[in-house]
Amino acid sequence: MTSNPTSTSPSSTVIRAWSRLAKVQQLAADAIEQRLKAADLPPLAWYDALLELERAGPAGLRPFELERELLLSQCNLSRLIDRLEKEDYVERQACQDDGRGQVIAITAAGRAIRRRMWGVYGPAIQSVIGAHLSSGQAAALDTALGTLISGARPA
Amino acid sequence: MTSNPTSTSPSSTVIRAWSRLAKVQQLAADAIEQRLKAADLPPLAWYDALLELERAGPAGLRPFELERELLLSQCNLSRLIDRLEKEDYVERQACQDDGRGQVIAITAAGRAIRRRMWGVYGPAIQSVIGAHLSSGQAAALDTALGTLISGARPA
DNA sequence: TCAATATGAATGCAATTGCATTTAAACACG
DNA sequence: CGTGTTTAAATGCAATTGCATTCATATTGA
Repeated sequence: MTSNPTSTSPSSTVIRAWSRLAKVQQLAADAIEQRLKAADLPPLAWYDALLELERAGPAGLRPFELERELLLSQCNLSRLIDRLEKEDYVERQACQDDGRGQVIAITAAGRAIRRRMWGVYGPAIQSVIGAHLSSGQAAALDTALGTLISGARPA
Repeated sequence: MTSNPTSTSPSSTVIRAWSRLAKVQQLAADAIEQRLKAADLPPLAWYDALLELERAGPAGLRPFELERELLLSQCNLSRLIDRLEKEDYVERQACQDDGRGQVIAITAAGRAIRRRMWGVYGPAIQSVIGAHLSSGQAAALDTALGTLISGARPA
């Protein structure tokens, strides 16, 4: 490498895009959390975890796999699993292949609560995001964000 | 109103856009925080507060004004100001007009640390966001997010 | 004027997060 | 084998957040 392009300053468009990105995320997440709480449902983070586990099927997932999917720190995930387990939404099973590890599997109650959460979460997404964008705009946003994710991943 | 469009479910594009939005924000914020910490600088939230106060000029801002700008809860803002004040980055002044209130003003040290933070923060934005987008893509992203903010604001 | 209410800000306490360390099992290799 | 290193997960502790309450001052209206 002959230069260090990652140390240059961003354009004002990029700065504003980032600051808007953070603000939209915050506004949307706050609104969604608020609706979940109003419906006496668990917080968003539980949904994400339960969704990943449901997608993983009966085989479940190792905590370290969930950690990567959810972008959670190891200790926070460990305690999120504690809370989910306390409500019987997930089960900790001993891992056959690796005596240090576990396998986390969603329970029927976990699937049920995730579905109930979606009943609030889905409409909330629509009202905070979807309702304000044409389908073309939504697709453009989705594409740009997809580019950013592929860029950030391997870094 | 003859119907309730905010209660319908989002399209799969909107769902994916939202989930990517949250993920990008998380990845970017984590990376930025990490760089700030590596440079022994305060967290991102301090930057946002200091920037608003610097923009407000010598007149300063009332806490409840900052609260709206920063999307922070009242009690969290109160304690953020505590921390900033402890480091002499801001000053709490009695408010002339309103005996209940205060005016928060940035200090010279506050301006200095904000500037130092920008030296890390700016390049971090570039490397996480700017470097992965053409200027056209950045403008499109910025525009779409701008639409969302104006939509979310009055709601 | 004064009682009732509303608003700006702080604070006590529980829940959550972040950080560092710890425990236990797997690997690597002499 | 056996020692040293790495990896999976848990845990103690400090810092931060969220929630509800509190305190003080403003505002309103009888």
